[in-house]
Amino acid sequence: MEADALPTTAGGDEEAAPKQDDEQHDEERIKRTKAEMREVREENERLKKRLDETMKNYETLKRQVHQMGQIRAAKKSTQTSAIGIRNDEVEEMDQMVSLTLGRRLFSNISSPTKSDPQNVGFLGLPAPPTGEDEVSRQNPPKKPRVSVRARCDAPLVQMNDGCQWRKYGQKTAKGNPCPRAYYRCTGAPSCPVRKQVQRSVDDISILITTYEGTHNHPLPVSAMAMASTTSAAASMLLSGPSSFATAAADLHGLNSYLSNNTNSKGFYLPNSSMLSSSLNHPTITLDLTSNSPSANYPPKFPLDFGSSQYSFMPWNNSNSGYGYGNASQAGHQQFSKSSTPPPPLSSPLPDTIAAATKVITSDPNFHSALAAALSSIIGGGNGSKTAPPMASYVEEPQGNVCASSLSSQQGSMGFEAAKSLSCSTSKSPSSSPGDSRENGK
DNA sequence: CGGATTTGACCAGCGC
DNA sequence: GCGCTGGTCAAATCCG
Ligand SMILES: [Zn+2]
Repeated sequence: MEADALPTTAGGDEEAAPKQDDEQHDEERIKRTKAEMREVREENERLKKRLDETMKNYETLKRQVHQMGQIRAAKKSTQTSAIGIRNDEVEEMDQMVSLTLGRRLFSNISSPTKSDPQNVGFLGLPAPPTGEDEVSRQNPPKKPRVSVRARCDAPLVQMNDGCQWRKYGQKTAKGNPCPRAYYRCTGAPSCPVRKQVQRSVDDISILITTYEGTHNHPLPVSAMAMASTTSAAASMLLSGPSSFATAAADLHGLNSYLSNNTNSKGFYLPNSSMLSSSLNHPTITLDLTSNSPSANYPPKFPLDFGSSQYSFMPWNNSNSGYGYGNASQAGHQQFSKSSTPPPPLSSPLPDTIAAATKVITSDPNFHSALAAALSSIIGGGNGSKTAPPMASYVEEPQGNVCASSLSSQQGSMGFEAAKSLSCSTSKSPSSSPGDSRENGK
């Protein structure tokens, strides 16, 4: 693209220099451009390959998920608590194990037709023409949500999800001075996907993005990352504990991939995810936050099997005595707050479930699928990536912590979102509940 | 002028 | 039933 028209190396005496010089420069430039082109082409090639691979993997993955559904259904009836955790198991994917603590997530999932092909609608992946896809296949009111918790400079946030989002609302939440923004996918006129972005209360540099719904249109490659991530999470959400585990492995793959292959920048992505559920909003939270202080982070979890270390733990990081305690508002069920992280099984929740699972089998397929998907973004992205123009800007007005939040896309909403989402320090949140709401009544 | 954002109004679910 | 709150709509506004 525009082959660096900037006169970087050009001395500056171009005007005064004789034509020869010009020609030389031209030549040089041509050479450079050529080289660049070659590079790009190579990259292109690579990307293509990757995409190919991704597609292939996607296929296999799909099949496996498929399979898994059946296996799970079958297994469910046989034994509830599986064991036999082997780190070096191989191939097959049903060897993944799950410890289901607490009560079963959706006890009736797939109850009617257990062998049902479970057409898991993959977020972001063009839904198969089989008509009935979408999440709509669920019980009416339950929409799974996937919320991603990430620092504003996390890769996933930076590269955004590749889609176009149109903002359609903004509100300030109760216990949080920072407003919450609502976006809708504009990739297709009828795309039902929504997302809401909000800054974390205890750490304003953390953005919590919650996705909901399934894309029903093809997405750009750059959207695949988020898509597969969320889809993995969603699928794990949709299909009970056991697949939970699998999907988790999936996610884990993603994370580890991100943290391992981030050529260029040192991304830090301690991975953790937690499943919570409000009354009817199963929500999974991927935590891509780098809880810098190793304080409460280390996976000090009972069930922690060497190889794959990620833990489903309640997000109790940073126990800032802020007014968070009562923020049990929406749906997130957060057990355990300060010290001892009580294993979810001790949760006294009547209806909500807390399933903590642990998997060991890093299914090569899952992994590679995710990896491929991501690599196409990261690998392909950083090369000639359109450096988010606004990523470098810093919003000083309110002491905004990070300006490069979402949508580094084509300026749909760049740091404006960040701006508007930043906590308004000037506005005292002390006002009574009545008007704490910015635009409500 | 068209598309995106802003922002007050409106609505539905929920707890009391 | 009332009030609160999260979520959405849509008119006004902004911006390229
Ligand atoms: Zn979409």
